[in-house]
Amino acid sequence: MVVGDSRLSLELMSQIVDGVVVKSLQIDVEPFDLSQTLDGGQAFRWYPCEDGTFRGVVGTRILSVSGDGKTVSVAWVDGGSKGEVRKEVEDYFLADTNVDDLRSVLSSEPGFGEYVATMPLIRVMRQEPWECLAAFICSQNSNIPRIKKMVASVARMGRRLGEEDWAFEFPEVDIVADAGEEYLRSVGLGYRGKHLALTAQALVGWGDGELMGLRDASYYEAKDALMELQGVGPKVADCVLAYSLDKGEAFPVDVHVRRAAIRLYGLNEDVKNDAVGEWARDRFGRYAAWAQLYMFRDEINRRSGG
DNA sequence: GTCCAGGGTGAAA
DNA sequence: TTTCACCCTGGA
Repeated sequence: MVVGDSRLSLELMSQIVDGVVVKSLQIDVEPFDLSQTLDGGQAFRWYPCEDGTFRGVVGTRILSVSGDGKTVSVAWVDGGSKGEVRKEVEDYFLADTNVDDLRSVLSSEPGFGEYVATMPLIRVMRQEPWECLAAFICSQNSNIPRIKKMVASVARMGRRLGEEDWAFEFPEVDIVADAGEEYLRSVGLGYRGKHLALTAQALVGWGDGELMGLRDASYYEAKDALMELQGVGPKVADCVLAYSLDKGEAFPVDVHVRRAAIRLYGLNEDVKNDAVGEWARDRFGRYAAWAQLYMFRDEINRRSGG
């Protein structure tokens, strides 16, 4: 039996699966804002705990992520080697991002530049593309609490990994395709059930690894491919490109980011969303996706009185 | 309880 | 190119 090398982590994980041995490790990444990164509208399967940690599923693993301001630690149920999990998690958090370069590009921007320069980073993550795509098909015309519920409903069709109501491996596309529109409606997706069912059915017909393969395609090529799918317009496509397909130049334009762009940069009130995206690619380059997270956050904070 | 907005999209006009 | 319905849930 291998015991976790952190007593704290051992305690955390004992809440996840009672009596099961866990391991933990420190990630080689600058500390970042766990709440706004994991649970800020980029991913929808992380759940905050009262002790400040976040628990969720990445791939086939239940993870607990914690930070003390100086380090970030991840604990997991025993079953993967430290090397494997380190590789998976540092990939998930894009640990090789050049933070100095990122700061040099974004730290002088109006509104959020000071945040970038002085506060823990909000990071772009690298999610599994199908799960990310399904989540953002659910996101349309909804709000974050509801999106989390819908995504949890879809996840429940996958293999159970633990006792919690969220502890499931995300189901493969054929499972969701077979479930069909009516089932997805019945678990709260509304008209999005049709979109997700049709997209899952379409993906079953794609070649093996074709969606994942869009990581190697150009931004515009990948975006065109995604927008062939039902329920995937420019905004959802950009989210999937930014948060799962390595396209840092993707800039998802939603109602909040649009408002922020107009407020901070004086863009015309009637500017087209596509034009906002092109403007952002020109201004932020490969860090457009990161800038978008900050502009989204800036607008949300502003509206909620923060 | 009522009302409105919600990380948009697809189809019709 | 622009307008509009859409399922239904949170939050005010």
